[in-house]
Amino acid sequence: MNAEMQERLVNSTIHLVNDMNLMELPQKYALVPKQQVDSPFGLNNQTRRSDSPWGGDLENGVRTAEVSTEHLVMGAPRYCSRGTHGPSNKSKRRRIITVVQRQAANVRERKRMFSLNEAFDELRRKVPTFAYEKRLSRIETLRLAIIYISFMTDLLENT
DNA sequence: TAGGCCATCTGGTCCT
DNA sequence: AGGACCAGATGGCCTA
Repeated sequence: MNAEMQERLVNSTIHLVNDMNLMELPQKYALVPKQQVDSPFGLNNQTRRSDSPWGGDLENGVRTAEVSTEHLVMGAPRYCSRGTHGPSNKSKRRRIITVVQRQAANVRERKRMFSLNEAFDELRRKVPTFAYEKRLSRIETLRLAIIYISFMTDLLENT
């Protein structure tokens, strides 16, 4: 890619980012710079409940109780989400898991979300954000990436 | 204070 | 059977 091409790309990208608030996205989804949102694990000021990604759990629970909504008191009060009125009514036996298994599942879920956030961070670094002082939220990142990819595609096709 | 964003927990579903 | 994935619910933090 020669210098002229690079300059054109950069200029176009800057325009893309500057125009983000004015184009395409529905008004309610406009990418207005918002408050600084934290990175999941301490990149920013907003520290979350747990300092480490998945620390402080799986505490060798010896209890083996049936995990059925009302039990397993930990954290926020629980609800009965999709138990009896789920999408498909295939009538199946409830899967009984122990407290230890539930905690292990929680740890896995936190790890999964952590890797998801890592991917978001990586995507943020790939997407031009010159006009932003604030960190992009996840939805902003996705929308900007979509627009950016479309833009680059057009650029390639028209050169 | 309301709204946005996020982390976490949780149960259901799918897949191996 | 168990792990991955998903979506709903909840509460905390932050900003306008």
